[in-house]
Amino acid sequence: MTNARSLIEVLGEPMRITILERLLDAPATATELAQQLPVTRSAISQHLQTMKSAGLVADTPAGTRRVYAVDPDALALLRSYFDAFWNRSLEGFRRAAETAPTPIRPGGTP
Amino acid sequence: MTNARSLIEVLGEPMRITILERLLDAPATATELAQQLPVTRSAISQHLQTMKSAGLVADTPAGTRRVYAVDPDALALLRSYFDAFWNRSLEGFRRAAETAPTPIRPGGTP
DNA sequence: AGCTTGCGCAAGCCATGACTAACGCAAGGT
DNA sequence: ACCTTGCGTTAGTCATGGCTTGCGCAAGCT
Repeated sequence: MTNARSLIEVLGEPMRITILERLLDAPATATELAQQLPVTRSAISQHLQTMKSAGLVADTPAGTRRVYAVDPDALALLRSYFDAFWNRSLEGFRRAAETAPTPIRPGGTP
Repeated sequence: MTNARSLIEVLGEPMRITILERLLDAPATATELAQQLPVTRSAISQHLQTMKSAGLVADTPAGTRRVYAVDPDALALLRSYFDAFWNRSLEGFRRAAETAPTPIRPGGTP
């Protein structure tokens, strides 16, 4: 867990990324989320547990309530992951450009 | 299509993000990918079509072959998406800090 | 023309997982 | 002590979708 791939796998579910965006505005409980989303509280609770075991969110018991918040470390991990993707993409382009400097009209302008 | 959420939804499948990482090294055909991954060429082809319709990859016909490559725009979109998440997270922390400047030991060091 | 290669498409099977309903439990409040 | 509230958990249903097999098609070579 807590690697970027498993985080992305968890966020692949549309309801979970909706929950994440909602939690980014402010921490909330399962009941509050269920009131704003078209699923039952049980479904929310299950999603939250999945997200928690992946390290996406953290829960804080507060009396009888249980507040969930986004874990910033997970966001940082995702950010750096796609940053690396982006850099690798640029590198691939550079390598392709070196292999074939002027692939179009190799003889130059006639 | 071509919004960050649908891109993430597509990458939620482990095989597809594996394909993406492989394609980042170098463009490849469905057959080449199938030789390196533990699924049939048909499965690869279906994944590539899903990724293509989401805007993640682009295909270039080359004779009888068909070369797939990662679309850099999609990577840029994902990058900026999680950048925004990160910034929103920081903003949330600042707002929480303003609401309760010193939530621990409000009376100061005794 | 005939053969080969590379590819997408369609049908069907099957496991994954998202969801609901019902239950049990802890924490306060009256 | 007795509700009430807020949660997590379990059992069970059902749709989604990933995978394979088999087929048809287009492009290029001999």
